[in-house]
Amino acid sequence: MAEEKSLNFLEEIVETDLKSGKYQSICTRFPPEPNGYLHLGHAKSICLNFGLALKYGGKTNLRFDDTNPITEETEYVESIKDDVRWLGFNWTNEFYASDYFGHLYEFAVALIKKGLAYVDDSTSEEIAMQKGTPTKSGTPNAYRSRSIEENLQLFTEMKEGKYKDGEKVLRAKVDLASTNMHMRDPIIYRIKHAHHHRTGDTWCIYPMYDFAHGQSDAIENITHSICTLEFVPHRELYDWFIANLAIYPSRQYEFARLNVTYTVMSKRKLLQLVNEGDVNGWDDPRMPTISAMRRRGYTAESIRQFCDKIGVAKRENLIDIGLLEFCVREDLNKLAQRRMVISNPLKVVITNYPDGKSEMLPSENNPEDPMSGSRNLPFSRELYIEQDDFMEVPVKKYFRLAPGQMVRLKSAYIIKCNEVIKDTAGNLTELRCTYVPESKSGSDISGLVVKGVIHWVSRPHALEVEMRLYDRLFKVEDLNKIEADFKNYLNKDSLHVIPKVYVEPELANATLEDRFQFIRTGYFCLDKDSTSDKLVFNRTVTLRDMWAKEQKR
RNA sequence: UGUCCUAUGGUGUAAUGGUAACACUGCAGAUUUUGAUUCUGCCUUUCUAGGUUCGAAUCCUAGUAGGACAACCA
Repeated sequence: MAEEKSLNFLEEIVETDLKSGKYQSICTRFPPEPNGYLHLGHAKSICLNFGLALKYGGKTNLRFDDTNPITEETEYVESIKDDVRWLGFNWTNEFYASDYFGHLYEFAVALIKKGLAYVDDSTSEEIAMQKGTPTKSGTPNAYRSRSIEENLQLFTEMKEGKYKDGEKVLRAKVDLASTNMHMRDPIIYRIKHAHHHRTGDTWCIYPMYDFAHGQSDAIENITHSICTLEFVPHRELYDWFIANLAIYPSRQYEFARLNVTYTVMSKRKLLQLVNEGDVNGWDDPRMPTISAMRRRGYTAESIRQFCDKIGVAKRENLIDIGLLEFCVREDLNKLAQRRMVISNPLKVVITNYPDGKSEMLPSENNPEDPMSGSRNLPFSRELYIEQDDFMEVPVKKYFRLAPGQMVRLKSAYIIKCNEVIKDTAGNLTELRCTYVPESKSGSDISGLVVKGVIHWVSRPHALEVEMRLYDRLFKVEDLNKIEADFKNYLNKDSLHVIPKVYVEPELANATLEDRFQFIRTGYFCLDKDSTSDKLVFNRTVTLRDMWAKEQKR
């Protein structure tokens, strides 16, 4: 019955720690730097950190890692909070690393007093040089042996603004011969005469990540500090600070970051696309950001499902974008109301339907959800169908409309194509059809059996809207494998706008929250660019299309 | 020519010394007033070589492959 799902390695660690009594309850944190918008990779981390606390009854803090005033902005703070909330998670506390600047400063002083930190006047080039290489150990410089008193004095002066950016740094005195480069006297404080989004001009020295993150974890009593694999070599330093500062022993654990085919998952690269105009902002529906996916029509549930399905482990991975699409389709199929929309119209005249007459035909809103009810569709003598749903010379197994053939108009009548009208250039302009009055949906007594069912809209009743179709942002599967500039692989056709699409009148009532399935086409939602006289719809994802697949062969 | 991490179908993830499984993808079929959904079936897997063991995907050793690390970024 209630089958137990196997645990990922982090859940195992937590369960072990809880069982052994090491912790009574756990505390995790999601620690974004407010220098960009959150993306799908962050969603994985959010689901993990909040998910762990939810599953084992603990707490999760939202902590902004804002130690670099040059790149961080309040706009990003707000977007991050919106995205986490939208994903469905509530943080226990909202904290900022900058809340701890005073605390962190004292930690630095404590280290100096223990003879474990020193002020270095070297340039960054000199420091890099003196660090050696992974295979060659570093060499100490003269500043390394400064007295505690002098270091205290100098560090105070750094804080007081006596020096210019880059003139001096504070370094931890660890081990210049370590095989771990991060242990070779890492810089822990640097001078930046910059305005901070929260602390303003209070500080002109700022702690480095390594001197802020672990200590912030300790201050908040974070039990399990979960980060991505590239921080594995930082762990030794993380533990060194805990030991030498004698603070709360948070533990760092690392998992493999998310990679998805045909896209990039790096804030730096996404920012570049935004800045260089390759996309229209962070929430351009082609972006892998949370805000873009929300705008495109993805549901929070589908993203959570995706994060659950991809699992958590320590090996490099590349997830097929198809899995994400599967997750949205699965969710949207249950909740999206169905609508009839014609994006590539072919006019159909029902010659035996009275001119000027129209009738309202009911159609189910969602066959997957009996509670969703139905709506009425206007039917009349002149209709639009998709050009794809007619073939003058049908291929084998084509069971839509063709000269002399019949199809069912969904929720309406069976029609038969009698005549094909073309313009002088030979282009199809119109189909002349007759309908079978006894074949009305729900009361069909015609006895006819047709294999094909197509969608349609009434020409005089149709609304005109704009439709935006999105394709993958990049043309190659694995962006991590390429050597050249990633922008060389941008898909120039990732956005396709259809300015005039005919939709059933019911869609005039669409709101930003609604999700629709345009029958036989895909899932769509209203875009925020919509105005009262011009609705814009985004395609979230297409429907699976076995016919299209078969056509390719 | 250092240290660390990782290695299971096409892609992910399980199996915790005892018959290698689940999802996605792909393929075939059934149902269908969406060529959708749903349902059924099928394809395909333990990096290599040694060792420990009655028994190894799992433990050990070596190799190979991939990744991370030398920002006053996080």
